Amino acid sequence: MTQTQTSPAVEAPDVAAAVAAIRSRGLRLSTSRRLMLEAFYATDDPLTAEALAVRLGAAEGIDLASIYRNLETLEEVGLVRHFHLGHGAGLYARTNGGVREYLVCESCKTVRQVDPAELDAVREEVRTRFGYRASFTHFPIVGLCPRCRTRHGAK
Amino acid sequence: MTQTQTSPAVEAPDVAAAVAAIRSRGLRLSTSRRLMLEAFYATDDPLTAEALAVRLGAAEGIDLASIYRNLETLEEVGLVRHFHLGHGAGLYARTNGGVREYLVCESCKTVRQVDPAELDAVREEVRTRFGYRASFTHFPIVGLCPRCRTRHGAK
DNA sequence: TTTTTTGCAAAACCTTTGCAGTTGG
DNA sequence: CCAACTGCAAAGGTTTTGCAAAAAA
Repeated sequence: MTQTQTSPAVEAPDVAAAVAAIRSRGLRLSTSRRLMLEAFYATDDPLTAEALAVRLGAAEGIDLASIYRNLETLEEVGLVRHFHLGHGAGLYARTNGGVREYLVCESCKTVRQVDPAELDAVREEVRTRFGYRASFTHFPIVGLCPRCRTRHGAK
Repeated sequence: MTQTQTSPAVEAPDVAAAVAAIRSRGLRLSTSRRLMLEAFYATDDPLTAEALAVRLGAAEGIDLASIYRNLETLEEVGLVRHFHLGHGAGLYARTNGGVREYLVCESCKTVRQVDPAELDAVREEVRTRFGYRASFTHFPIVGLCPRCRTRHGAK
């Protein structure tokens, strides 16, 4: 489930600020951490731990175990967040790239990223009805996309 | 896995109909399948593959591999559905026990099962905004529950 | 008999952990 | 220097797969 944040999430505009956030926690900027941050700040795409390992360069040979340990650390610091779109490896992305929320079609498996503001009405519905403040950042909203709805007989 | 109370078993456990559905597909009613169906019709609680194995009786010794194979088959037939509430093993339940949809608190991890009708307004919001017919049967809605919201400073 | 299904063992997959050695501050 | 961090290897938890034996129809 979503990480238990022991400390407030950090909004780091760039790698330098991310490094500062790390240092301010008494954590060290090891080579693997620096490379991981650079990778995250070089793209907005969510990455699996495996994909991240590839980006760090097979040459460097950063171990997957270290990657997972660092992902956990970075998540605790609030620089990174992970989520799932379906079965398979978790996806990681930096938190300051903006919140990512997704709709996934259960039929054609298409993934659509949406502007979180567009989900505010949905969130509001959940809040009034149940009192929960919903977030679709860890699990997507799953459903039938318009195309599949009509194709499968309009439900 | 935290399990909230189950909805009352409204319909008569209809193992016979399930058996008919299996037979009509040219599939066989093996011992393990019959036991699995009986287990699913004996409760409304979602079960992990492991929990199911336990219910079939350790004595019988139905292999987990067979259980997974049958779960896949029963899901294809439409008698069973699986979903996830968080990390960890998937949960399986019979489809005719009524749709199950959940809210999970990302802070206290509490699981709340809700009446699908209560989510119709939420679904409607998703439909008008995105054209998707949302279903919260595979992944729950994750959020901060009322208690945790106030405890964490009202967001 | 014929085809499906099973048990067993092994592997696949993703992630975590123990430990001894390395490194950043 | 010394705690934090790493690689490596091994294990953990969940699910899948290959294959020969068993069982449904």
